[in-house]
Amino acid sequence: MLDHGTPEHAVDDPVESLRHRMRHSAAHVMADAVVQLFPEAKVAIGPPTADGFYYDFEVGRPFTPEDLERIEVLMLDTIKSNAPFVREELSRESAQSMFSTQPFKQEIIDDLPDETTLSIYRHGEFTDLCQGPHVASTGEITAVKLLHTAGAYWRGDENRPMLQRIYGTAFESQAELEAHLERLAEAERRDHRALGRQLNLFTVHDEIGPGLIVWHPKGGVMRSLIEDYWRDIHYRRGYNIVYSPHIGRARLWQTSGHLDFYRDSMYAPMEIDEQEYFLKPMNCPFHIQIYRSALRSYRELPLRIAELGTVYRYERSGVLHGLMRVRGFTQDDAHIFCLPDQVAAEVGDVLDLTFEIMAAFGFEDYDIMLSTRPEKYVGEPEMWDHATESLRQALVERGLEYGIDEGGGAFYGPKIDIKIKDALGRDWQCTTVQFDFNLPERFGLVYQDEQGNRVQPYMVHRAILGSLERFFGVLVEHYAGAFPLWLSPVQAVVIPIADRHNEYAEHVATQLRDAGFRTEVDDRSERMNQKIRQAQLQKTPYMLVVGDREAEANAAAVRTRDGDNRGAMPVSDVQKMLTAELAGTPAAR
RNA sequence: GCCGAUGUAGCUCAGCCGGAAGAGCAGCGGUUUCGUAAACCGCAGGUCAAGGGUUCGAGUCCCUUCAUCGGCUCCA
Repeated sequence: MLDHGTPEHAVDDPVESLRHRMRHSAAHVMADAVVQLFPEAKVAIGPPTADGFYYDFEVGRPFTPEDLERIEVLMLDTIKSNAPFVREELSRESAQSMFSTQPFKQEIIDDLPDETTLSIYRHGEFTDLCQGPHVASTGEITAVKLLHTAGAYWRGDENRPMLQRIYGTAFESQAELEAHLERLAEAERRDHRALGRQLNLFTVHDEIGPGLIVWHPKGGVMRSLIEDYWRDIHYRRGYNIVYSPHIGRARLWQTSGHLDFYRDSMYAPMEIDEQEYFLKPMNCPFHIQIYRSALRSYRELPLRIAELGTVYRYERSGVLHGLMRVRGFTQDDAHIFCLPDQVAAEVGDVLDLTFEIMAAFGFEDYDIMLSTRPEKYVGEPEMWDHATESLRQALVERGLEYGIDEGGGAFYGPKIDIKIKDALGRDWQCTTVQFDFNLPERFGLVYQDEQGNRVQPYMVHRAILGSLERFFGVLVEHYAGAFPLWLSPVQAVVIPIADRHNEYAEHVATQLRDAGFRTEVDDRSERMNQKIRQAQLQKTPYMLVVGDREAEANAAAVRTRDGDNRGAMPVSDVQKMLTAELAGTPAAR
């Protein structure tokens, strides 16, 4: 019997389906090669993924880059042999005996439900327990490449053995494979860690500590611009902006429950006057104290309290990554306290605000996920239902597509998470809107209603940018460091052709600075070409070259970072041009 | 935290089998005054991540710690 696939696993898109099967088949061919080179290897699982495939092995030693080359060579032999993939169904017993020397396969067989039809796929001498589907023969794997190795826990469980994983990818054509590798190279070129140094935006220092960021002047200018815009739009949307300390007494964190459930992720306490203080991992308890500073009337609600709040979390050492995962970061945090019948409108306003802010930064594509009540939860089911329905309603009213993560909410409330897509199509988790039925209870939050009853308010926790650090990292990668004019730390650099033009260059710069443009003069004793190169590498939007001709006419020769030479124009026209470009941005004037 | 790799000048990196620490860029000094992506000459710059060990001798070999990178797990 020749059967290359079971229909229920077919993917709708025929191209995706072929790609999927090809990658799955490539994983088998790779396992084949590994077993040939390492006869003692125990094989685990080898699925296709969104970008390629992998296979996990238990071998005596980790794979080296040389191993990968040898494996790839053997794979190409197998592909050239064009061996057919043959599917066979078999009984549980024969599967068990066939894989008697493969403990991971044994475990998979044992864990499959009784009614499952077991199947194997063979190609050449290699047989793997697998439900398929595959391509018809190894020759259909057109373009394949092994990429890297990594450790990975068996079944993703950190208490199980660590296996050696090999990642690879496969495409229908060599051209598509090369395009994929080019995308990987492009992602590397956009790496915010390298750009952060090259553009002098931020650094991380061993001496300061892992996951702790210092923002340099240029990164600082950008952060100020982001914060100014954030504050401005939040005031306009009825938020109250507050400030709170970086540390708080143990009792606060005891009440909030952080010490019971979150302590491992908090920085160790410091003792002052025989009292324990903790660095804050979250802003919520501080905002709650502001809420509690008065007896709240229903007339005051909704009360929206927002803060650019810097928090510290002990992230495990292996997870730190540039600005994306850090130990000290600033959340654009807000807590909304409101009445039951205000909930839907508040959630809707948060969504609208999110899309407006994200659009201002150039993000237009989103991936939205609604997460509902998990098995273990706190709070009243009726409140959960009301909250979840309000989240759903806000999404539906706006015609937004969203996925549902059934039972994926936090124990304290349902939530909406929004991922933004960057220029390379990669997803970044930033926005989150979460109900919280835990803290209002723990802190005994109430408001007084029309009848004079004291009632618990709904509390919504939300962050739009997420953390300024991470969002900034995403911005750097999205724009590859070539930020839009309104965000560029230096908007224009004036380049005098010879030293005798320095004075005039300064004159031009002063006019632009007076008009509010961030302008520098490169008055080094270098050739103009060198100065242009420097500005280009710094991705400065505009280079204003000035020499004898320009000095005579109060003009500047405009060159953009795209290499577009627009020729000389009066400085007043340069101002008009820059102003026009800022129209519609947060820096519009 | 786990698996693996890496750590040499401010940055990017070379340094073979253990035998006198290197280059480019950046910096500093000088010369050059130039028309749209790198002028020329010179100078300076190092506790080879930290600590311990092996050795006549360690950047190089071994151990510990720290950090970074690629993943895994995690991100109530």
